[in-house]
Amino acid sequence: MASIRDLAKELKLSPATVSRALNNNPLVAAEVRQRVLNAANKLQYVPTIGRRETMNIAFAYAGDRSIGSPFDAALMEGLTDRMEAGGFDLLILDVKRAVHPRETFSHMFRRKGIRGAVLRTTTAAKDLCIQIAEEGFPCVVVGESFDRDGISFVRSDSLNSSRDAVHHLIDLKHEKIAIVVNQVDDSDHLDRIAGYQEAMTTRGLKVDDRLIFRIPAKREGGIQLIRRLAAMPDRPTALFFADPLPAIGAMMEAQNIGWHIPRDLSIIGFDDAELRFMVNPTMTAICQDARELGRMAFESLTLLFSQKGRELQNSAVRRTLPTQLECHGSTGPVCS
Amino acid sequence: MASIRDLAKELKLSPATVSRALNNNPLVAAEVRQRVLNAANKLQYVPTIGRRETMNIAFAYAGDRSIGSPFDAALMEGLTDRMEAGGFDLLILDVKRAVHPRETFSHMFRRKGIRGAVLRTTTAAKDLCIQIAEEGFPCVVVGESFDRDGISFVRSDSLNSSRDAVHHLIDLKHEKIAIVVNQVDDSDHLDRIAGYQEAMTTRGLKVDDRLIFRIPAKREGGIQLIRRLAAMPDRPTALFFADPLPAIGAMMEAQNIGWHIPRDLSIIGFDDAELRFMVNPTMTAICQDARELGRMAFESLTLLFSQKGRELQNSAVRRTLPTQLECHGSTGPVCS
DNA sequence: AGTTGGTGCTGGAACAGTTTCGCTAACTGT
DNA sequence: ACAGTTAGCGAAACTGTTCCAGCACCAACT
Repeated sequence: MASIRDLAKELKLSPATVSRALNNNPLVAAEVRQRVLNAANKLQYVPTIGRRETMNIAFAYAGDRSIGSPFDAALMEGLTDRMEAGGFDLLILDVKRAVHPRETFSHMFRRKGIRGAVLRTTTAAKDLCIQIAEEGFPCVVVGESFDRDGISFVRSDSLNSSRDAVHHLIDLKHEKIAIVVNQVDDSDHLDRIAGYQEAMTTRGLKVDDRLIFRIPAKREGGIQLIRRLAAMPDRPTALFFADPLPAIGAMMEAQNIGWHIPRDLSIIGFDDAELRFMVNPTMTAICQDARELGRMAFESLTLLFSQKGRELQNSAVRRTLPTQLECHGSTGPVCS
Repeated sequence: MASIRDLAKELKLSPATVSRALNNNPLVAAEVRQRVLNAANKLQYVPTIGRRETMNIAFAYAGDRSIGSPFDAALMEGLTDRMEAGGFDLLILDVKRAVHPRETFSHMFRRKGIRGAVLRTTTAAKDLCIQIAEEGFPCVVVGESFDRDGISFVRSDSLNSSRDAVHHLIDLKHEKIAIVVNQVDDSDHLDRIAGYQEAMTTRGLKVDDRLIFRIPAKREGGIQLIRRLAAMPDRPTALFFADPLPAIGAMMEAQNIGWHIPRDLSIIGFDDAELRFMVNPTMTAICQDARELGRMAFESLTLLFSQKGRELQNSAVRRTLPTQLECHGSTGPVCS
């Protein structure tokens, strides 16, 4: 509701200077700019075009991540699905690159007329998301969960499906079951490990730390893992992958060195898209609905808009979507 | 350079009415709106925020296509790569959904403050791109070529690589070589067929119409093709696919029914992303650099901006990127 | 020492687009 | 025939941005 002229009056400045400060114009003194930004934050300033409030939503990448995965594409599809009805437009940007030097993130978002952001991040850049949320800017993180209060996120719960996946392997008489997870942890992956451990212990199988493999979440990681396994004296008979690409790489490499899947090795992977159908045999996998996740992210954001207006400062929106285990051709009974 | 007040003066209307007309406000009479739009087109009206020209670029989907393919994602990556330096922002939208009833496309783009559009389309919606270009709105189509003047596009030339691919198969002593293309034609696919025919005839092989297969460009299309082939008395020994997904599907299904690749069947596919590494054996494929294509699209668009300013109305920007044949494991010598 | 020129920063004013409010004219129901 | 309603338009108010002028300060030159 506050306009640039309101800010100017409050700060005893001219509208021109306030506008310059908000647009990161170098002509304005650093101390003045800081005061303007503080006031803008305090008075909940929202930029307008003419007399109409801006209606942009950002799909923002935090950290080194870049656009590219099918998961992101499906996410965007879900986002645009809900947005266009509400008259919003979707802006794609990389927060690290879009932000000017000495500019806060919320500052950058406002400069671009963005009302709220859907954040996509890596574990390494989680603190960046926290920073944005702590600046008070409406944002929803997708695919990460956070312990602390005040930060909203939308994620898919893979705990139950992970448990299902391991139960499925145990039903097939597997006993030496390994889990393969990304080198860097995030909450989603911790869930998957927890599901694995839960299933193993409830079915009377020992959880061996040497059966928890850490690899980079790329195709190459899966390839390397198989080469390591080939040298092991009593290697596991089934692998449960917490990421899509290593699972694919492992299937390939296993077949390359002459193993038959699923006779010599059962594999369960993860799938954001349709990768499970692109390998031979088709891959048993835990699937998440990225499109629905995108829809949920947008709806959480709009909820945040209205809540922010109602001064519910510290309440965050948290939604979880279940995942499903899909059984295909890469799992079979253990062959003794 | 023309402002809303200029338009108002020209049309003997108030600025308020002109603004309403441009924003598709239903309160304005249809006849008046039409006059305003015509004048806006004639006077090259460009919307501004305050006194600054808007700096948005649209990545627009024309027709039924939706965001999702890795190709699109890489394209966007290339686009944002070049854009952020110039201070542009990228807006994602579906033109068919974003346009209001009784609104032209250039009208819709202007309403959203968009200066130029990178269009992604299907062959079925080519006329839609032509329409946008004919409205005089700066746009560049990616992945399609057009015969008529005045429409800019950026594409990758697959003629040479297609010829290379078929030569490669002939070098491996294949003679019954089939080409598999999408049911609906576009210029890119016509190129691929031309390359196929060229290679066949220069090497003294007859081009048999029954070796040109038309299928839907999906995984399922490749699967169905293999089932058809299995019933043929003297089936081809090598397949050249003009699309990525059917090639993958065909590789899968061929192995399903017990054929060995490449011993029983050689396959060359297309690849926008990294799909060729996700199958076993890895797929020999023609690869295009979608990211570079995105960069080129943006640069063509900026060129168009400056040219439009210089009144070079009918000149279109046309750029072509070469593709490369990458030999992997899905092709081998013919086995008699 | 006084003057001159440059530079960093700010404000006034002009200008861009949008919306609110009010007015007019035509239409509609009784 | 008349009151009420509604479509359509314009004046004015308001929002954000930039151009131009000005002020203060500093450095340097004569």
